Amino acid sequence: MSYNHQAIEKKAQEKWATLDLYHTDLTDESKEPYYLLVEFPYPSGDLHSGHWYAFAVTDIYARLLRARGKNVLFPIGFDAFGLPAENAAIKHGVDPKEWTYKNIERMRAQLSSMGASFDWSKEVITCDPSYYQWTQWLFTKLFEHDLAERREAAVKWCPKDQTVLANEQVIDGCCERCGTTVEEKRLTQWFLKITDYADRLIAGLDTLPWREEIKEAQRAWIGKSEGAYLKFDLALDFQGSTLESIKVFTTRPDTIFGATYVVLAPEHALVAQLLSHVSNKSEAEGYITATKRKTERERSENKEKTGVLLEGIMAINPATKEKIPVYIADYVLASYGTGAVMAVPAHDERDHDFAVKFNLPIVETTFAEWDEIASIGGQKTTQYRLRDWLVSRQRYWGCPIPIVYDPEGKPHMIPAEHLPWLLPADVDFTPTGKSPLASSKELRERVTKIFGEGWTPEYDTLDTFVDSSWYFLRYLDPKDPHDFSDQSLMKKWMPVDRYSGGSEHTTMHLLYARFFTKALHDLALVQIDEPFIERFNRGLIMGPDGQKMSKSKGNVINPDEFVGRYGADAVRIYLAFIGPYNEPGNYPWNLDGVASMRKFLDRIVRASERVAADAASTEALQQTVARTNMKIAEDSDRFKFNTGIAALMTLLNEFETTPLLSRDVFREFVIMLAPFAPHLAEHLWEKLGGEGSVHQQTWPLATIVAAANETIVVQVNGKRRGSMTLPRDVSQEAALAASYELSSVTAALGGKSPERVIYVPNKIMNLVV
RNA sequence: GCCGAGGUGGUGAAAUUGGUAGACACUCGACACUUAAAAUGUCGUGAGCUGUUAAAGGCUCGUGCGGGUUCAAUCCCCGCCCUCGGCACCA
Repeated sequence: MSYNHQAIEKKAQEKWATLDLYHTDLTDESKEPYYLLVEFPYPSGDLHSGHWYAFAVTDIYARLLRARGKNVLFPIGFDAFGLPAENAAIKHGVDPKEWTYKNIERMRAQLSSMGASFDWSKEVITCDPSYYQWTQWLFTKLFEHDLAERREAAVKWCPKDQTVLANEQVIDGCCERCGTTVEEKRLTQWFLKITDYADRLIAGLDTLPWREEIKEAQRAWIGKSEGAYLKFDLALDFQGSTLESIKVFTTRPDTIFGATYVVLAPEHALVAQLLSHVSNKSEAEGYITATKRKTERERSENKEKTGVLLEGIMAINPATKEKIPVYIADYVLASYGTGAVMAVPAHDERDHDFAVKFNLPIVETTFAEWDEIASIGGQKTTQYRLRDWLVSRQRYWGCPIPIVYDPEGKPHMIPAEHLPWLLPADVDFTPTGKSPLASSKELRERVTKIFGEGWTPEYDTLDTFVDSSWYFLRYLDPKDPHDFSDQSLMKKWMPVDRYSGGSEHTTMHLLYARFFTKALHDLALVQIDEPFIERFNRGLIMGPDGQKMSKSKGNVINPDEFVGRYGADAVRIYLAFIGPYNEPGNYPWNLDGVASMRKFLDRIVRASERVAADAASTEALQQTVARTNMKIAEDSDRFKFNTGIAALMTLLNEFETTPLLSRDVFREFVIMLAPFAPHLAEHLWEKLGGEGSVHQQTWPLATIVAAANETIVVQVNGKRRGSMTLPRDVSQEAALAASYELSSVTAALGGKSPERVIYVPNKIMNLVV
């Protein structure tokens, strides 16, 4: 016998909508607020298994918290700007806006079909002017406080997507989106000064109860290292030079006496000047051109050290006063430190490799004291691996940067009364490497009209990670036309209690959102300094073959098929049962898994048919119910839904040995089932004659009466020889006497009396002979 | 190379953080029901040995490998190996 999941799901979902069950009153003072956040999706159009894993399992926790009396904010929205919409526009000639909103419509329906209890009244859509107006406003605030800045820098350029990328979006030298090897260009772009917050972003981690791997990944990404600047004067073999010195960064200023040469990166600013004084100019130029042609990745893959000596130029070691040679080599990075290093081959592996290859002296040194280092011009400094966040993109479907340029080319922020600064519609999307917005006549005319002749628009749009760096604040007040959020609600609801998402966002979104929060804190726009108290990275759902799902491998699982066959509840439980949700594992989709969860649900329905109003339940069964209750509550707080479900299964197994089930006991079971299988639980609730919705019920309060009897394991020399059931907290003497009743124990003792007796009440009796 | 998290049956996993290892499931096998299949139910399912007509039961080994601490180790300590994730010519 099998129940009709389609009918049950439809009916339950309609009931919840009618009751407006998931609307959160943010001003409710009667309950404790709990902000449960899950990363909002990009509206790609179809809910895949990853979405199901993200939203359906988190929804279980939202429902549990509500049942336990919390006022739960569980919002949803769409991270709706981004490349796919634009690419669809280029490929199929559709309007990116239409494409996006059509997908959103579709995904809303799919999210409801999983039974997710989102509060849709708080929905935010980042491409909506009512949202991006405030993204723009926040950007102007950052601009006012010098945290947003336009400057020329070496930037990463994706030749396929025809746009610059943030450092974080370059993985192993390739574009994070499309995998194309990135190029380096010198361009004038907008940056947010996240490096100003590097120290605070590290320090803040200590206050957060996150898993160590997330914290470590962020620390490594920020890459703080303490050291010193040292100056190496130049000793020139020719006359009349104005060249002075080379500044280096080192984490080991104490090894200064062992510095036997100096190395500059090929892109170092001094190189051009130095080249005019060297005797091997063409050789050096040849080396530089050759290395500049290589990508950063190609350079790092080449472990063999290369370089070129600058003939005729010597540097002076400030400690030894000796003249040492100067090289250009690509093992020194222009983008880190000063782009120049003092080489200490005796104490640095890379310098050692280079010295061996170029026959340079390797001098062991005892270490210099700081006083001595300071006396030769050493200056303490801290360097970071983190770069400022490059936020301008030469793409169309993004938030327009709220900046205009005066006739002199100086940037000005667009005043608040002109926000939202609308994305123009008369645009040619074809990627040319120039911003599509430059093709908009309307935008140019708009700027002239408002600001005057000679003023020009900013044509770049913002990185979509800017949009998602503050959306959790907007959820609290999503429709406010006068402010980005509501101060009193932020005070009550922020920081987010628990944030669930993918581990791929550890060094991007998660870091950006923390930076944004700290910056807004400094601008007195938010009170909090860290946005998320708890953070859980969920795992990955793999194909049935254990490989990452991909169309080319043909191992993509469409959850809709399983939902159609077994119901949303079965899929929800399957995903929650697959493994612990508090650690990011890789879980292959088990083709039999959903069906087996449906069997479990069918067995519940069958058990419900043996519920009798007048059936009494045993005390033992009531105890099991209470223990199940505790187990689910505790495990869920640890984000372990697999063991919670196992407890429900164990309880059902026990029900099946009971001919008639008491209504009260089964009622409690249904309430405990509700977060996991919300539709079926609603159906059973109605069958039991329950009032309202099962999802309005509070969690039955577990009172566990200590069991009257406990099983005690008897060991001889640490090996299990038997067990006995004795009254709880029985004395050692009584337990010992009972142990001797067991023939297996006396046999193992072999007539000897124990030298030592270890007795752990209610657990273990160990006799040591 | 450095840093972090891990390693438990055929599979996903569990173990109150030092106290009966493998809960709960999947798979597989046998049986029952059925004309048959599906569905459902019952039993078995870490390895090896032993036991009896059949059972029940009993013994040994077993949580990546080798040591150690302890009455007792998946858990703590030392030394290796492997997997996954992050960083990586970052001075």
